Amino acid sequence: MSALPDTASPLYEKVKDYILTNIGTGKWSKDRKLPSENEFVAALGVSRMTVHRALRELTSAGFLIRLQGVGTFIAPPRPQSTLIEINNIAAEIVARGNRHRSEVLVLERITPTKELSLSFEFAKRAALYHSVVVNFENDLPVQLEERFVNPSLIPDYDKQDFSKTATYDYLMQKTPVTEVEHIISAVPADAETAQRLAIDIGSCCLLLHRRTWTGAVVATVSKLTYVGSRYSLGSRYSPSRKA
Amino acid sequence: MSALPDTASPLYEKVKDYILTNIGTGKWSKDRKLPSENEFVAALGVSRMTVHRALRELTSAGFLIRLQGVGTFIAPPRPQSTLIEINNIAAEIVARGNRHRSEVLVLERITPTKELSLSFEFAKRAALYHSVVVNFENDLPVQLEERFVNPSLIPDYDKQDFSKTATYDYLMQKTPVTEVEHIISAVPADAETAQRLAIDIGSCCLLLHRRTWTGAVVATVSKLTYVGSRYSLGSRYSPSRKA
DNA sequence: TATACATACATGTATATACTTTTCCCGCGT
DNA sequence: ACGCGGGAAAAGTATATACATGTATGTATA
Repeated sequence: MSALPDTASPLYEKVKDYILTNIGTGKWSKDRKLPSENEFVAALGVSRMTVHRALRELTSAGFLIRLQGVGTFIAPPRPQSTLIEINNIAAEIVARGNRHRSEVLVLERITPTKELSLSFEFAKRAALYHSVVVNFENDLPVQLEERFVNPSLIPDYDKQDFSKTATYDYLMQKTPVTEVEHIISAVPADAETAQRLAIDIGSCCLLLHRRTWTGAVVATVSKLTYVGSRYSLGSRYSPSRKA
Repeated sequence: MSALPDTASPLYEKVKDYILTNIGTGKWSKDRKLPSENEFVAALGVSRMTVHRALRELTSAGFLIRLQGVGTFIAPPRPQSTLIEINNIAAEIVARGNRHRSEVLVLERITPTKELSLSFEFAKRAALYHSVVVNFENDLPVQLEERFVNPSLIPDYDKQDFSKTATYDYLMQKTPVTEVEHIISAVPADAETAQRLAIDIGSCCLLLHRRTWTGAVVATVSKLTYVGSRYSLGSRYSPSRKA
């Protein structure tokens, strides 16, 4: 009896998903101990090392806290996401135990403006994919994501159903990101944004401009607008030693 | 022949240090392949799984890039100014060619509230230093920084003249930061904030909550408020883990 | 010459096993 | 009642082994 899905992903990823799902659904109450590694082994039929890896990665991602000799606990809830993985807003919302839904407003192929072409570091004007998606947490819109995608890296972007697969999941699966740029600012909502996010014009929004690279090539340029009163971004970082 | 130091840290950490050191000293040129896992095994006398773990963690930390079937390479250097360094607003303003000035509104020793004590992870209520400083760019206020400091790490904090030395410069010089937590949100300015930053009540502000650790001890807790229309934050990263 | 296949080699994953380190708790003795 | 000691339990580390998967390359064949 496996309790794990029969997908192509590695076993330790399935175990991670299994644990995150059970955290999200509240199967394990937030203040009590999670099953021990050996209990996971018995329940899931995988080796202890595999369970250990899943738990270790979830710990380093900030979902769990582990104490040697004591046990594994759910980390105090972060009402925010890690800057690194802010894209995966769907997973973030589900991990918090809330319902996620997204609505695709635009998915098209366009010829970019001069300025947009510049941010892709294109020498000449080349076509791009363009998508606009609203993400909901418990039917409340929390984020508007406008994204431009380089077709030479992700040729089938406009044929996906992003109400089912999160855009970021799809992108990460198709192309490795070697570098990310973020610019964060706070702006009042303009009329169109306000309408799409169901907020008042002028409400505070967190605006995140991001660009991702695959090697030397710009893969995506995104503009993510978060409703200030409904969402915040977080990151935890151990500064690296000498590089 | 070990080539690894004889310290108390785990083996895979020693292997990571060994690799980072050799990258740092340029022993492995930036564009060529690193030794394979099996070569590391032969050279260091540890098991392949241990080498693999070291390489995997360095990859997820952004130092390396690995291609299955091909090899391991040094990741392109990451441009600095991750979110870690945004504190040094004085340097940033000067680097832009503008005038920086700061005004100290509060510098005192206080007994924290329960909640504040919690964010310092204090078991019992202990005294803290508290400062409030406004930072100006060309005589225009751009940032309000409210900061709480752990006296057991920085005993003389309240005796400094922060109109001359930036608070962050002082802190960085006194204690090493081993970990940083950021939470970013967008909020409308309340009355007091608006007055201090010379903006209208309700204007969009970028609010940055940050905590820094020195080892296991929380060193500082800060609340940095940026005027949305006058400032934004940027960062550039190399990738981290998946998930 | 060009294509297909075999092969070697690299990283990736999974397991079994053994041992270490830390913590908690129960029972015993004073 | 108190403290101490020892054992059980939990996470942490290290290794050997096996197999999976992806890449490059060389060789034989059409």
